[in-house]
Amino acid sequence: MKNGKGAVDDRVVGKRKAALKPDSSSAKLSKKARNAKKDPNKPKRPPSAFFVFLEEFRKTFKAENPNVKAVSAVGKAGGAKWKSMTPAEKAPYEDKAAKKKAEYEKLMNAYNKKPTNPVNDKDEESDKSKSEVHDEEDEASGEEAHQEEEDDEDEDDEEDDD
DNA sequence: GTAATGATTGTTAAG
DNA sequence: CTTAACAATCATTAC
Repeated sequence: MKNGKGAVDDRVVGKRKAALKPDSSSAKLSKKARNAKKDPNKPKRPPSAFFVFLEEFRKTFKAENPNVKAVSAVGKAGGAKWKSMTPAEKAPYEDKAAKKKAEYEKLMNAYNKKPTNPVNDKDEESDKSKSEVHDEEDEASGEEAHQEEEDDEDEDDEEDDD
């Protein structure tokens, strides 16, 4: 409404770095993942179309700019070009990103599964050696991998141009 | 020597 | 609806 996007677009950047960990204890973290939660299977966020494009762009950019050193240079250049690209050009990238999202959802499903040991009220590893059998495979079957790759992708919605 | 930072946009999850 | 933060990358810097 009143906000629309202007307020958000004002300065979206600048806070990602606000996640500084006061604890200087040896912590292997990139920046925000410092917390190292106890989630063993936490799925990482799939790369957006922009990142997919960036992956390729990086090679191109570095190929023509071997002198470039800062990652920010590629990011800026990539972002500039990204906006310069037409939706049709980003289409293939978005398509790939869409697939990543689908996989992400799947991973989330597993992550959501949360192994609440149905057997043990309090201790879970107490008598693990007692009756630890493979009681897996209940569902998770019939998972057909849909690797459909539209060969005939006719992008006709290309702008008529002027 | 290790770890964080910088910069881009998008996407998702939570509030 | 809105905010916040993270996704890759890599040289450089800081302690």
